[in-house]
Amino acid sequence: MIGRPAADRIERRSGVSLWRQIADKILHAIAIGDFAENTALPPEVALAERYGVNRHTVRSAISALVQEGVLRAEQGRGTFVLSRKRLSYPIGARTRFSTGLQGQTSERHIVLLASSVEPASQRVAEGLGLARGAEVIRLETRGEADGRAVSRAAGWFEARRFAGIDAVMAETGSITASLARFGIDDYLRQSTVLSARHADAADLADLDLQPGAIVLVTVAVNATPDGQPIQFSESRFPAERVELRLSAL
Amino acid sequence: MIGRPAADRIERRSGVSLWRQIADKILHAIAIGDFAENTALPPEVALAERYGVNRHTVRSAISALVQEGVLRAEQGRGTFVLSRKRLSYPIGARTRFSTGLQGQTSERHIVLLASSVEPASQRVAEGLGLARGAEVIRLETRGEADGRAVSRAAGWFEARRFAGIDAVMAETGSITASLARFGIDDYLRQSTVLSARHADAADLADLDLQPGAIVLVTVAVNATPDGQPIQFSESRFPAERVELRLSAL
DNA sequence: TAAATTCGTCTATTGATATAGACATCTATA
DNA sequence: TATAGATGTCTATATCAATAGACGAATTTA
Repeated sequence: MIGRPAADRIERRSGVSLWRQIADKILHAIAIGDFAENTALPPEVALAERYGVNRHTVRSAISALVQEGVLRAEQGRGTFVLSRKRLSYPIGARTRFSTGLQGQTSERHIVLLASSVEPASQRVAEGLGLARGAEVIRLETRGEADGRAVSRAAGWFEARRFAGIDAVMAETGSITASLARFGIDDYLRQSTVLSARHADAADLADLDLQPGAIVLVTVAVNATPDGQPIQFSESRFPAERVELRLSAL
Repeated sequence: MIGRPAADRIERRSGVSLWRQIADKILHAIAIGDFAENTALPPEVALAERYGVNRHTVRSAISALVQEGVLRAEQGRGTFVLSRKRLSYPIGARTRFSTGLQGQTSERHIVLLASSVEPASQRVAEGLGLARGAEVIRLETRGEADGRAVSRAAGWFEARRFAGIDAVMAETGSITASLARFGIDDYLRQSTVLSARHADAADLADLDLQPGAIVLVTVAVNATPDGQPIQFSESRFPAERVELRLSAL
């Protein structure tokens, strides 16, 4: 009957610097409510002792989180937790961006960043049940809540069937509304594959992240109720700001 | 109409060393099939140019992946991709470890590592609908497939109702079979919350990971068909070896 | 007002990380 | 068998990461 392992130790020579690991730990502690919002963090010397590192290393971690807007340091007073817990993003058969985030944020929307017509790659063709190289429309979108990027997605639609969906999307700002214009009243999430990795340069720019951050990646297919695929998408979420809630289908 | 951003660039001063970032990229390339199994990677000089770093930095990344058993380097010949793609782990209303992995692996099982009786923490009590401090049984398990750790979970059960489930679990090696002994013929996944973070020291030991790895974390509640919660669990998956497939419910 | 607490800055030192170049060693092939 | 192409090893240097200690500056508390 062993106890739960103490997880507050740090790995050296890992390829991940200590200050980044400690920043991650502080973020996690905030996310699970260990460090409450609008209260002071333990003082730097206490954190240094807790994690077994030098005070300057803790300061590097705090400095990164101040840059990210999570903490605010005040000389003589302390370091305070600013940001709210992670946004809980629903994933389910009827996942739509606009629903499910209600109550968690005051302001949310989707921005259409770019669109293009292109030949379907292998995986897009597979996902949509098209021949490889068939023309598809790609929509690049960013989801924002309270002024922060919470998702960055690329969605592919068959070009023949959904010609002009880019313009509709730009006008409506909603995938659901855009599909409705093409006679799709209802659609379901047919499959979702989920993975995680370190943010690359593109993620950093797209999601306004600091280097070293982690992104959650979902690859999904939406289909009509009778199983006909209509959208293939790859979405990226900043793990430090978003958790995925797998809702009932 | 912008193009897809080239994602092969590297972040410096990020808290994540370049060799670790490149190791991640190579893992990702293998996972999506860019570098096929049992074939040679591009030569070190080519990778160095591709990622814009020194050859020695690429060698550090490769060396780490050789340690992890993903690659094999042969002097004079090349560096070869050994490991298979990520295991696709099903998550759904009727998720059980034994089903769904069929065909992907030849050998799989769950090991009971430890068990204990303890008072319910805040979140466990909430998840199970018990009073805080009520007695619960905790089972610590590891899932293995083809000799590699693919999951590490802690599960909590109400102690009164499931007294002795630890012994049954040790005997059967199956949560489903253990619950059956207590009259639970069927159960459903009531909720799942998913997040990602860097592996800490405990994860490294538990999942046999190299420092710097990423873990996927799910916190879930299983309940009887009529909605009575029976199990609260937190599971950790190595992101480099596992992706989660959200299956229909 | 004085003391204690806390964050901010500075210097110095050590070890890990990254670059650079040269050359050895092994393998496949012309 | 000679050569090209690949990994392996070595030296050297510059920068980043981490530790250590001392002290300054702002705030709260006694």
